[in-house]
Amino acid sequence: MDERQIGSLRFQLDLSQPIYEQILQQMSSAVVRGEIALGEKIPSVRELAQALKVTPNTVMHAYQEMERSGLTETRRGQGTFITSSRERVEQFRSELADEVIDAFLQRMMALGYSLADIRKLLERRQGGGSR
Amino acid sequence: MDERQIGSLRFQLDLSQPIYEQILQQMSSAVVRGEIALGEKIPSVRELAQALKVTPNTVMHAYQEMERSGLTETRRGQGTFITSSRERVEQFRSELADEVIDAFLQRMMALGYSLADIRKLLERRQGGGSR
Amino acid sequence: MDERQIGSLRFQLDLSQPIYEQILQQMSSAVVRGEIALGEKIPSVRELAQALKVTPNTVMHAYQEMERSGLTETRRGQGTFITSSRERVEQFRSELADEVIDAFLQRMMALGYSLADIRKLLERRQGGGSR
Amino acid sequence: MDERQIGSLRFQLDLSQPIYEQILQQMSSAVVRGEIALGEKIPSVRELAQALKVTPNTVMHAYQEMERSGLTETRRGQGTFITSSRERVEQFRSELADEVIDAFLQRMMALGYSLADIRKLLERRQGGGSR
DNA sequence: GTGGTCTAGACCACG
DNA sequence: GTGGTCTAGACCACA
Repeated sequence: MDERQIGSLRFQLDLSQPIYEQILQQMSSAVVRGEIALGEKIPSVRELAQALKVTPNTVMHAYQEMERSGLTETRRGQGTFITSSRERVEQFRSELADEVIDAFLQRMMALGYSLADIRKLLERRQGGGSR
Repeated sequence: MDERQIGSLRFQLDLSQPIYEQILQQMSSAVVRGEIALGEKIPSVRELAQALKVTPNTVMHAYQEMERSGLTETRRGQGTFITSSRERVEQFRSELADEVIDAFLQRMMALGYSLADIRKLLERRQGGGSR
Repeated sequence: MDERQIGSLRFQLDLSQPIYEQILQQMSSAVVRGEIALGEKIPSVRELAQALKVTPNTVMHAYQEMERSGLTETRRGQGTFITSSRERVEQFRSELADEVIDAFLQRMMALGYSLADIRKLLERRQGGGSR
Repeated sequence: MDERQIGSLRFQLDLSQPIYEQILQQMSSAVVRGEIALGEKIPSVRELAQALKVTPNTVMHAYQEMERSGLTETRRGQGTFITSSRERVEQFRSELADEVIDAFLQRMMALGYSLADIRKLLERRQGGGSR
């Protein structure tokens, strides 16, 4: 598990998932959590690629996906910027959360856990406080 | 989204994931939910392959992964059977659930949701009805 | 790991190897260790198959291999008998041991263990007395 | 018995065992003996397949088993690499040796050889020179 | 009949 | 270029 810092951003990459997806997820999460301000510039493809020791192609892939989801805008010759629309970020966040929750519930129910079971399992986790 | 039935088993396959993984997941889920009895024979590689319209290789891949996880035993020349150890199935189920929950919580927290937030979102889903 | 007794013979069958090979090995070992007397009759194919809950084909396969190696003789209408030649049994035993030792040394040396290393590892095992 | 060289690696393949298993064993042995350095890249699936005149699938099968045992890591789009953990390799080696020794002793004792007998037979072999 | 190995070749995602 | 999945089919050992 490799961990790298660039500016205020921290990235943890491993081999279990496509690297571009990990960059995508971790960058999106940082935006959504407010760790990168609205309208702010994010590192250039080359810069980030170098910092993460990854080929520029990989970073580019992640950036393109972010742009497609409306989270970033590319300004010719200036670089890539987080959208300045708080609304859009919020929408992105809640839609993503919805998908994540859906997938989670579907998976758990496929394993035979009822909604009540799931609630219990989650409470146990919250009470335990480990992790 | 293709849906096929074989015996009491129902399979839904799509192109979003490797087919063998979908077979693996759906078969494991069926076992874990008790839809296939302990020690029971599951469809032969060829039989399931034909029913799902995939090559025997693909089904075999799934079956070998199931065996690796201890969920099935293969008896040469006879077929593939669910393990007769209830304990092993239970362990498989709870370990898998643990992983699913971990991944879920990690993902949600990366999006800036607190445990309390997550609980609220889930309750809203539960109140809203099944889906 | 299934364990079955028939007459003075004990068999342990599992799924890790071909069943006919396990029968072959365990029967041969019993002969070689003197647990079955020279010239003695061994169980009929059907009898053993029934006792081991295995198809007669499987037992037959094992018996044919034993006959091929000269350890048994089939007398028409009477059944299968251990050879009465002590010499032949002894030769079988030492040839087999030679092969087993060869394979063992070759495997260990492929893992980078010298003959001295191997001796040490074996002594440790003998001293420990566990197992 | 076919013998092929690729880089510093030598492979001997025959028909007595599954090819993928022979690749697995011989590659693992090479790693364990230090013939491939920790963290080093091993031949690509296609490269080795071509050198050994087998299909890429067969090599892949072997590589996936190696990864499962923790001996290698695969980096998407880059290739397959020996783990850089010396510890893991050592553990793999000693566990494997243990299994080999166990199986050997069990087999010999089934043939009626005592530990003392086995020691004698081995010493005779060692005195006699290398094979 | 069963699982398992293998071939020959295609196509994909990733870097 | 890399690993990985999949197809379509053959052939084998085993029960």
